[in-house]
Amino acid sequence: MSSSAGSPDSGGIPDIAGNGNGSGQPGTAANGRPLPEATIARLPVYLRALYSLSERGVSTVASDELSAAAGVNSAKLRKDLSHLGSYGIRGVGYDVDYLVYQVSRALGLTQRWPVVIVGGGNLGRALANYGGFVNRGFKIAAILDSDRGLIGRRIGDVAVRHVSDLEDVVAMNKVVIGVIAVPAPAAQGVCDRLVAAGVTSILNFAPLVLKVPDGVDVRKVDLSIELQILAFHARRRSAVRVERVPEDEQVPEEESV
Amino acid sequence: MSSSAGSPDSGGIPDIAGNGNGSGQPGTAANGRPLPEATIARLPVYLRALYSLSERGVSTVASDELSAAAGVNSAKLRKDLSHLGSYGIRGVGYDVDYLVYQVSRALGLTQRWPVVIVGGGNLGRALANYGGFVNRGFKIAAILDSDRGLIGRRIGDVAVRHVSDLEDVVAMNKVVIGVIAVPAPAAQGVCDRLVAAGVTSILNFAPLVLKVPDGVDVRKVDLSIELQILAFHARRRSAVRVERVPEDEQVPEEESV
DNA sequence: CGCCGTTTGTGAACGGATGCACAAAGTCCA
DNA sequence: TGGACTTTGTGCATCCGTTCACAAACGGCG
Repeated sequence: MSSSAGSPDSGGIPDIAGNGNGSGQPGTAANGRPLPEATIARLPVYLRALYSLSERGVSTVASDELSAAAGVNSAKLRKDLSHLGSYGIRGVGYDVDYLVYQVSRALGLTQRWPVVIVGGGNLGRALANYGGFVNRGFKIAAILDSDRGLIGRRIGDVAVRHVSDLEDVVAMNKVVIGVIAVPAPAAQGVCDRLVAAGVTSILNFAPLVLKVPDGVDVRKVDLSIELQILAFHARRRSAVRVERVPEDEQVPEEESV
Repeated sequence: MSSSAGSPDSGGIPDIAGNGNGSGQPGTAANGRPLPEATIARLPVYLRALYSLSERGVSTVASDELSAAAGVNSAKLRKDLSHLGSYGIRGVGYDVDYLVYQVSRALGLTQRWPVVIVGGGNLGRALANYGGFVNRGFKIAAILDSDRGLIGRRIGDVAVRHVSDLEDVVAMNKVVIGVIAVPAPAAQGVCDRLVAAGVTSILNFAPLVLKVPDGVDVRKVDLSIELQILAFHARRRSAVRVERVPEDEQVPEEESV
């Protein structure tokens, strides 16, 4: 524990309405310092595990179980959660529903963020159909595409609109999060328009490095990069394994295409 | 890769035929130590930037330019590349094509890895159509789905097969990399079958934590996690600035960035 | 009421990654 | 040929994240 976390007590579950850590600033830990980036990246994983537990009727969970479900070290889990405040009960564990609430609040998911998806191809459609998970904290303000043949087609429960509506959609719905699911050559242009329209957070699926002004947050998801990292480890593994593997089992060596 | 794997020897570029760093072990740096994980994760980004330069006819690039194109610090780029060997020329920069070759080799992309994609829905289709990028080092051995209505349908230039062929496909093509693009409830089962069949590297798009035995490498791509991280930063930003106003007249000057 | 087993929260040590700053090494031109 | 200029490769200090290990805190039980 630390300085000024006005931690209520009174036996039961404390502090539902307030912000729990005494700091009015969102995105700050109980000690007033910003949340570590690595912690932020893990909170959604915990949250999903917690939802799963909650749906199964589990009301209390210890850090051992929760960390196992999330695939992380238990000490790491405890330290991550301790950054949000002191919400565990020693000797018992964490109240699942209360922790769902606290983690959601820490992530800013007490509101539903409108998201605009640019690109109505297979990827855009896959994203829109993510349904159950996207809906926890997000709603699709619009799906945009430049192909007029797609306009009006419904994906999930949203109709595709033309990309020329981008600025209108962002302004009308106060969208600050955009997803780019267009081919690489079109991505930077879409990005520039999103930023100009007021979007400050971008999830980029196009395989290129977007240039954005300071203050705009970009995260990228790139299939080919992930595959290449896997290939690296796979090759290292296969090279180590060669000694104890029959010769015809080896992964093909050099090959000119 | 279009040109020959045996790399060009022109103008005193050293050490072509060997593995460049004197170590026979793939995945090790020039000093014999394993490559840092952070470096591995960036190599694909450099590689893409290098391909782009090469296609534009650029033959030589300095770390400043390349690092800008890759969106990283130039010292970081140089240190990353130095782990592969000393392939730069002081006062000049790096030979683009030669660096493409070296980075490809470091990543294990001198061979084309067969990949099996499980799930022929929108996501699986999107992955299969990644085309140009997936083909740099990878080929799709098969796309599998449990929906018999999809069987035989062509995606890219691969026909969808039934998921019951999984073990056959993996065995026949010596597949070690699998992509899971099925709904969450089916993912663990698919994962278990892939592992049992011999797959040791898995790229998971389903929103859950896969349980795998030691020695199996799993990377996950999760839209909702990325969105939640973006939401966190978006909320922090919006809290620092004033609440968004419908009118676009606001220029808050709280802090300079 | 006090003891016991359990679990949290965290201090501290460690290891990896980052970025600065500079010497070494090469090119280019007069 | 030599000197000025450019750019690499890296030592070093720093920061961030991970993990161990344990004292403090809690509920339950006799």
